[in-house]
This record gives sequence, C-alpha cells and structure tokens, in this order.
Amino acid sequence: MSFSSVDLVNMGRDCARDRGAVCSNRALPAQASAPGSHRVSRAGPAGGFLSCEIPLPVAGFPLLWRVLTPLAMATPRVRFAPSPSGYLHIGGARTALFSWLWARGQGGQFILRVEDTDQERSSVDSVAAVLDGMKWLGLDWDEGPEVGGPNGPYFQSERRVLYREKTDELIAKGHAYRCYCTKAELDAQREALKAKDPKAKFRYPGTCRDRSDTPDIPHVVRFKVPSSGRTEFKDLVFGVVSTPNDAQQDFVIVRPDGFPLYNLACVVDDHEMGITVVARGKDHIGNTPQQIMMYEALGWDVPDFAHLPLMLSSKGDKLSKRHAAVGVQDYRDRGFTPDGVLNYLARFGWSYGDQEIFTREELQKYFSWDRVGKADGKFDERKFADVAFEHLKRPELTGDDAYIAGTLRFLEKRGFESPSADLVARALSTIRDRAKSFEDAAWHLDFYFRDEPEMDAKASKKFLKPDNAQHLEGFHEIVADCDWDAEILEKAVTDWVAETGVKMKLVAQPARVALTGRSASPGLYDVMVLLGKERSLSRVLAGIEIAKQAGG
RNA sequence: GGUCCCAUCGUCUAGUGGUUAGGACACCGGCCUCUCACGCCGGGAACAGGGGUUCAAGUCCCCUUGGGAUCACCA
Repeated sequence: MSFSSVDLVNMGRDCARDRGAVCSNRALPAQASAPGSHRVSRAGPAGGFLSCEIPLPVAGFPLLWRVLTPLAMATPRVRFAPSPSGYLHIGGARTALFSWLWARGQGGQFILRVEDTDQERSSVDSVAAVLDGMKWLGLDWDEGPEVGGPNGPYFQSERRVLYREKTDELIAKGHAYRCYCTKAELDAQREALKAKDPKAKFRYPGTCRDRSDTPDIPHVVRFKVPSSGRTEFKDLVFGVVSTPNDAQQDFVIVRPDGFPLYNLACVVDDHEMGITVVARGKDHIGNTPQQIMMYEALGWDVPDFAHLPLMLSSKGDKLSKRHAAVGVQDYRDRGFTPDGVLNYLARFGWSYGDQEIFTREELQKYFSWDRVGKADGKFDERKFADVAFEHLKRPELTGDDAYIAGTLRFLEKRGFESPSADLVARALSTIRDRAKSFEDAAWHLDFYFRDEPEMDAKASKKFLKPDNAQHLEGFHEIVADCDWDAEILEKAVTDWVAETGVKMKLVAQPARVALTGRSASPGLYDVMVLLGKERSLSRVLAGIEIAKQAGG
C-alpha cells in the first residue's frame, strides 16, 4: 500500500476528527483504537508517516486484540496522579474532574495515585491537602490512598522495587543503560558549550551509551532513544501528534539514589495499574513520546492519552498563587459549593451545546473527550462567580439543608456561637438570590444575630436624620398595632403612606437602616417578621433617637 | 533556537461547506421596585491576515502573523 503525501495528510485529519466517534460509541470498548493508534517507527520520516494508516482499519488490526480483551477492560480505568504540593491546584482539579467524569460516566474506575518520587517536595501534610481537596469536590476514587485496592501501593515512593525490576529489564533488553557522567560534569559541559555558542542547545553527548563495563559506582540510568524515525500517538483531544525521535535525547529514568524519574514511574504504574486512559495537562504532551517509547520497549500496550488545554490566568500566563485562588481549598474557604466549582471547571475547555449549568449527574452523563476543546483558556473570576451563584440560587442545585449548613459555618466564622439553624432556614428565601457565597450569606444575615445591628455610618448619616424622625415615628405607630405578618404589615404601611402622602422611600429607607444598619437589605416586611415584633420595634425606636440627635 | 500544539465577541464557548455567525459572563440602556438583589426586555461586541480548493469556506489545504507548551539527575 502506498499513499501520496496528500492522502496521508488527509488520513491524519480523519483520524483526528474520528477521535470522538470512537469514544462515544458505547458498544465498543472505549479504547478500541488504542492498539493501533500509536507506532514507533524507526524507518525514517516516510515510515513515520505511513503509520497514519493504523487508526483507520478499526475492524481489522484491533480485532485480535478485542477478542483477547477481558470484558472488564471494556470500561475505562482512568487515573489522576497528582504530586503532593500542599494544595490541590484548580487546574489539577479540572484534570481530575474530566478523568473522574469519564470513569463514572462510562461505568469504569477512577484511580488516585500519588506521585511523590520527589522526596524534597512531598510531605504527609501536603498529601493530605490534596486528598482533602478531592474529597471536598466529591471526586471519589475506587482505588488509591485510604481506600486501597488490588494494585497498590498507591504512593510511588512505596513502589521502588517495581521500578527497579523494570529498569533492570530495560537494561537487559538494551533499551537503557547506566550512565556514570555526574551532574557536575554535565553542567560543566553545558557551561562550556554556552560559552562557545550562547544559542546552542546542550544535549547529552551519549558518553556512556555504548560503554561496556558496568562498575558498581554511583550512576543514573538513561533510556536509549532511537536516533531516527518518528513516534506518534492519537490523542483523544488533539488527534494525531507526531514527533521526530531525534528531538529527544537519552533521558534519565533513574537517579543515583535509585529513585525513578517521572517518565519511568508513570509508565510502570499506569501499566501495572491497568490504566486505559491517561488524562493530564497539555504541558505533558511533550513527554508522551518518551513514555510511548518505554511502553514499546517493555512490550506493553499503550493507553489512550487525553491532553487537556491549559488553564491560564486572566492575563494569559501560568495560573499561579499570585492570581488569587489556585487551590480548591480557597474556594471552600470562600464559601462556594463544590458543585458550583465543578460546573465552572467542567465548562472550561468542555461544552455541551448552549448549556451552562449542570448537575454533577448531567456532567457524568454528557461528558466525552470529543467535546473537549484544544485551545488554552483564561480563568475568568466573574464567570466563575456567576456559575457559583447560579448553583446557590437554585434549590435543585444546592438543597436547603446544604445551604443552611454552609451558611452556619460562616456565621460561626463571624463569631456567632451556635447560630440558629431555624432562623437561617426561615431567612433562606430572602437571601438565595442575593448571596454570592455562603460567606456572603452569613454577611447578609449578620444583623439578625446581634442585639443591635452594626450601623453603617454612611447609611445612618443619609437616612437617620432629623427630617426623617417623624416618618419613623409614624411608621412605628402604625406597625406597633399590627399582627406580625408580612402581608398585614405591608398593607398597613402602604395604606398609611397613601393617606398621608408621604413618599414610601422616606419611610422605608430610614426604617431599613434602623432595622438592619444598612441601606440595602431584603424586603422590609420579611426582615421585620424574621426579626420579631419586639426587636423590630425597639430598633425602630432606637433609630428614631439617632435621627433626632443627628445634626443637632 | 529545536520540537510540539493552538487561533470565533473583552472572557468561556456553539458551529463539523450553504447560519441574519448562536449562547453564557462582563458591559450599556429600559422595565419591575421600599433599598439591594433576583427576574424580564433590548443593545453594542468576534470568525488574526493572505493565498488556494469549491457553485459555495468561520468550517478543507498552504503560507504568514500571533500565542502557548516543552527541551532537567521536577512532575
């Protein structure tokens, strides 16, 4: 079979466009195309291109594989593999979410694995923080820390024996070798090159590549990268990605202290844990070829890869702590709901027609890789706030009990001891479409929990002034005679205002400030009912005093 | 610099050759109104540029430009 270059290019495109079709066909194993979707070619550029033919005969090449595939593998095993950094990054949370959605939506498994091979960066606390973030978001895992599972341990630092075995195998097969060059030596060479030619890019010169003796002195282990050909794979999001092998150098897979590096540990674990879909940030797309080389060298099936476009700051650079909240814990601490956060995250790089608001069940049902976009995006605080708010507004998204519990937490934070859940419950309907977060909700309810409202100076100055004192007195007189019911109060006040010809505003605003200490609040009569007759009347009286004394 | 990737309103996006280019956030008007919100109605706002292919291109191809990622004994 031969193709013109145009044909080949077109075929590659077809591959890319088919990515969704393969995945969304539930009758097939989700990764039906996996075995044919990658190839390491060592025959030069032309051979590399030819591998484009592989994804096409879906019914051909993968047939044998399908027959041999255990039924259980028809559903995906997706992992999230964070490194413990002290908090769950919002971008990492999105990767976790997409992975989790795919696993849950397809009836597969979601595996959590901690990549703590870098001892300097990990600690018990930082692992706990990541786990906390996952738990708060409700991204539960079937295998991993705390829950265990048949493929444990789920901490890379506890799997060193395994990496050692595979490294030995790689060396025995001639795919890896010991390198005795020290970091200091290499750095010196790097410097020397830089001095000679500032623009030159240093590459490991292959000093130990063909060394025949293997003395037992400190060394790293390097993977022997093929010097020609191309490595390519079919990404679930990006389609076919093809890289020349000579763009790689013999990369280190084991450090002198015996600890594996990311690429090795990742490949060994993903294989040993039976992972079928590797989803991660697009910043990993560059070492995917290296990993595929290792899969091939070890004779293993290559999983599907799904690289996610990056979540950037509003300015377009890397989203870091400097740009407000990057840890999911921050969102919890600011009083948002996990579902609201998840909803925003889901819509970031993924879409489902014009729908903006989703329940987590809908997310599971609708999610698929072919609806994931390719372009990086900028985090938008305001859009996030809106999505989060939408979740707070709708009782079907945030139930009354959850709302009350969330608000109580923040009332306590404001210093109120065991605030009344009953009062919050009764006030709920008046704050649902006002509070942007539970923290905000607690602020809105603040004045109910104090003996005296905290008086806003501006509001007081503007409305509690001598001119309004008589209006407030009239108001007091009218409501004092009423049964304490919102409708009755409203009618009484409205009628009185109509009779006397006083502007409603001149009554309502001073009354509001007297009752709440603020110039903005939920409806006056609702507030009065929740406050109770006694407290309402005394606050109005107090307001009258303030008004009389103001300016005089 | 090499390699890889990306490109529709300010932002998140719909769009798979034929659309008045749709939605959401934000913004600007208006309505509602005891304030603030909510809600409702309306408005401005985008296919980076240039070549092809085609009867027809935001959609396919190429180039340019712009942006990003990555080139570690980090992950």
